[in-house]
This record gives sequence, C-alpha cells and structure tokens, in this order.
Amino acid sequence: MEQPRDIRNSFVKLRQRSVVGEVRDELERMILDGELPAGERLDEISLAVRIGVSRGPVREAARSLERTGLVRAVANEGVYVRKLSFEDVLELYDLRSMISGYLCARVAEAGDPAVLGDLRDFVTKMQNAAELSDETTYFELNLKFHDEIAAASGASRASDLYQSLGKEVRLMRLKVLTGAKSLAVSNDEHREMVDAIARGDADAAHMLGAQHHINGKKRLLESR
Amino acid sequence: MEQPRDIRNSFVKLRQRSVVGEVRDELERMILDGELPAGERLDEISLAVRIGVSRGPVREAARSLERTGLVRAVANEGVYVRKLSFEDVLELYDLRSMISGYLCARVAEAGDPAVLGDLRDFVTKMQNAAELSDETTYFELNLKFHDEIAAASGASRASDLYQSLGKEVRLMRLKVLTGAKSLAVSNDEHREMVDAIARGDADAAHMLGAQHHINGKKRLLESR
DNA sequence: CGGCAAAATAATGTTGACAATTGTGAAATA
DNA sequence: TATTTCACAATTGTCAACATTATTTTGCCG
Repeated sequence: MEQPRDIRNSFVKLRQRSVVGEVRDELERMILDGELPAGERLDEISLAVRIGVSRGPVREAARSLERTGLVRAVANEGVYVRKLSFEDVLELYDLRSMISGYLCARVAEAGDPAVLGDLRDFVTKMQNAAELSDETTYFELNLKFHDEIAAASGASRASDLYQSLGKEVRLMRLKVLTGAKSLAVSNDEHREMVDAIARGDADAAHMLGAQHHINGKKRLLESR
Repeated sequence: MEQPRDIRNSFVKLRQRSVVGEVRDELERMILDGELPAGERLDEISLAVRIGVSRGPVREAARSLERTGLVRAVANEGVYVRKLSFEDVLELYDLRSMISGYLCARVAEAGDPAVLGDLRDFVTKMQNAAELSDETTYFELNLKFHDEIAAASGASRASDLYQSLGKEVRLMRLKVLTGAKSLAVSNDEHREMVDAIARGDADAAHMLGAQHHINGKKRLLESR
C-alpha cells in the first residue's frame, strides 16, 4: 500500500554514514570550491534547505569544521568561512613543511615497494602534465602524491593534520603553481624526494620533504 | 523596568560565552581529569542532565571535540573517549617536538623582554617545586611555561595545535615526570631553552625546544 | 534633512518530541 | 545444552517549535 517512507532512509542504510558526515563533506566542498567565499556567513537555514536536512546536522557539521580551521564561530551571530591573513598562510606553510619532512622520513624508513611504485607513477604523470602545462591535472596529481606519502607514513595523526592543514591553505585560493617551468621545478623536487625514499635515506627524505614546502613558500613570496 | 535590568545584565554576561562552549570545556575537563576514562562512551542524556542543558549542545560539543582528537564518533552508536595506542603517543611526542622547536625559534626571534622575564620566573618556580619534589605544582607550572612560549610565538595556528596535541597526550594519563631528579633534569632543559631565547639564538632555541620533547619521549620509553 | 530610538524582521540558540537503530535477554527450537 | 529468533529497552539521529539575540526598518524629533 504505502510507498517507502523516504528515499533518504534507504540511503542511510546503504551507506552507514551519518547525515552530519555528509553535510560536513558538502560544506567542506562548498568552501574549498569557493562556492562559499572567505568571510561569508554560513546561513543555517538556507544551507539546511539546500542540502535537504534540518538545522541540527548543519550546526553539528559547522562545529566540526570549526576545529579544522575552515570556519570560525561567533556566539549569537553565526559561523563564517575563515579569512586567512598572509601571515596565517606563511605559518601554514611552515607547519606543513615540518610535518611533510616527518612523513617523508617515515615513508623512507618503511620502505614499501608498492608505495614507491605509486609515487614514481605520480611523478611520471605529473611530468606529462607539466610538459603540457596542464595545471589542473598537475594540481590534482600533486594532491594525490602528497596524500599517498601521508597515508604510507603509518603516522595517522600527522597524516590527518597534514591534510587538514592543506585544506586550510586552500582557503586563500592561491595560484602558485602556474606555468610549465614552475610545474617542472616543483616536480623535480618530487623526484628527489622519491629518490631519497627509494634509497631508504630517512634524513635526506626528511630534508627534501620539508624543503619542498619551504620552496613553495618562497615561490609564494616571490609571486607577490 | 526596575529589577529586570540586573537580571538581564547578568544573563547577557552568561550568554557572552555560548552554552556549547561551556559544555565543550566541561567535557574536555572531565576527559582530561579522568572522570571519563579512555574508551568510555559519552552518554548524551546523562551528560546533558549532569551539565544542566539539553542534548543539542552536548552533541555539538562532542562534534567539536572529535576534531581535536579527544573523542571518536561511531555512527548510530555514540562517541567514545579516544583510546591511544603507545605508537599514537610516540607520534604525538614527535609532532609536539617539531612544533615546540618552531615556537621557540619564533619567540627567540621576537625577543620580547617581558616574555623572557615570565619564562625565567617559571624556571625559578619550577626549580623550587623540583627541589620539594612537588610534582603537582611542577606539572602545572610546566604546562604554563610551555603555554607562555606558545602564546609569545605570535604563531596562532601552531600555538593552538601545540596545546591541542598536549591535551591529546594527556589522554593516556602517563606519569613520566616523577622524582626530584627527573624534574631537575627537565627543568635544566627549560633553562637552556630560555637562555637560547634570551640570546636571540633562534637556531639553538629551535633545537633545544624540539630536543626537550624528544628527551621526554626517551624518558617515556625508558620508563616502560 | 539627519540622527536616534523603538518596533518589526530574521537569524541563531535551545529544547523536547519523535523516528530509527542497536544491544540485550528471554523464549523457542534443534 | 547450544543456537536462533524476536520482542523490548535504551540510545542515538533528526526534526520542528519556541526563546533569545542581532539586524533592519520605520517613524519620530531636533
């Protein structure tokens, strides 16, 4: 007689993920994609309507995002997409640099052949993208390359932190990697990192993994 | 219009800080004090009743704590006080070590005389506590000492991270600093850090600030 | 015409009720 | 006796209504 009560109900059973998790991912996507620009207030009602849930999950998702640094909450006023100062971004580069060095060293120590193969594949693909000046593809591959290192480090907390800080940087929507030459230089650093990891040279991997981000910071400073 | 004024004023003051913030602090305190032991499920209802609010704020506070690493949430089951493995703790020591070095270097570069005076005071007080084998006082002073460095660094994100990771470590309720000798050794390191900061020697401050936590990690490993 | 204050509007903060899910334990069966 | 089933209880997930606060509008007065 009666139709299934709600499409979303069966959906919930299928995925085993909470609605709050979905909302959090959606909000994060909207922020990182620039649909919600920095400084913008997150309107609970309109967001709830848009995503198709009540305000409760939206509020919980916002609280969750607050601790990651993507939004900041003001009492009795609302939550806003975080606005980064230039100094904030420089600090984030420093933090990412330190953690990157740590992760690379651990990957070098682990010495997983499968991981090494993946990393070399990424470098090759990024080289192709660099030669084609395909910045979008390079950007995506670059993200996956660093995520692979983070995942392979076996350092779950540091890995989470590294990725979280990476999202935070993206708040400022910088375009540092532009032009074939810039991409090539960046990927040369990737290759050196992978070589050090391949040798199992943890110290060199540490240094190169950190330096890569310091160089990124330099490129950022020069581009201003 | 006669009485309500005072009531409203005090009411406003209470609301200056959101209920969610209060609940978050209370939950954090309960976890760090061990009232909610690791692995324990946070019962929304009983916590809400105990704190004197509804379940909403409790849920939001829990989501907030989830991102700091103090609790972990399982869908349709609840949130649990995070249980750290020994490897997790070692990783946290590494992360804190890196950030501590960064913070100390920045404090050394800033060269604020007032901060330096505070730090020297802390070292003196900690020396007294160490000589008296007053571990509780030493522990509190130690926390404040490192918080002072974090605050004086001018690196807000790194500072937040450092303190957040510090709380995370406390989940495991380790007792590393025990015995007058251990306290004295630790405080000697503090003194060296402050001296480097006083000289404005950022490199030395970086090294010593990081080494202090690496030594703490060593002490932890030896105590097992 | 401009500034200020009070009302109207719209947002956030909080709550209690209801729906859905999970865990538990007794009863039935092999 | 061991195992499976099923109903009940407890808890989490979600929602809509209510309370409070912030913002905007409006109208009054100088």
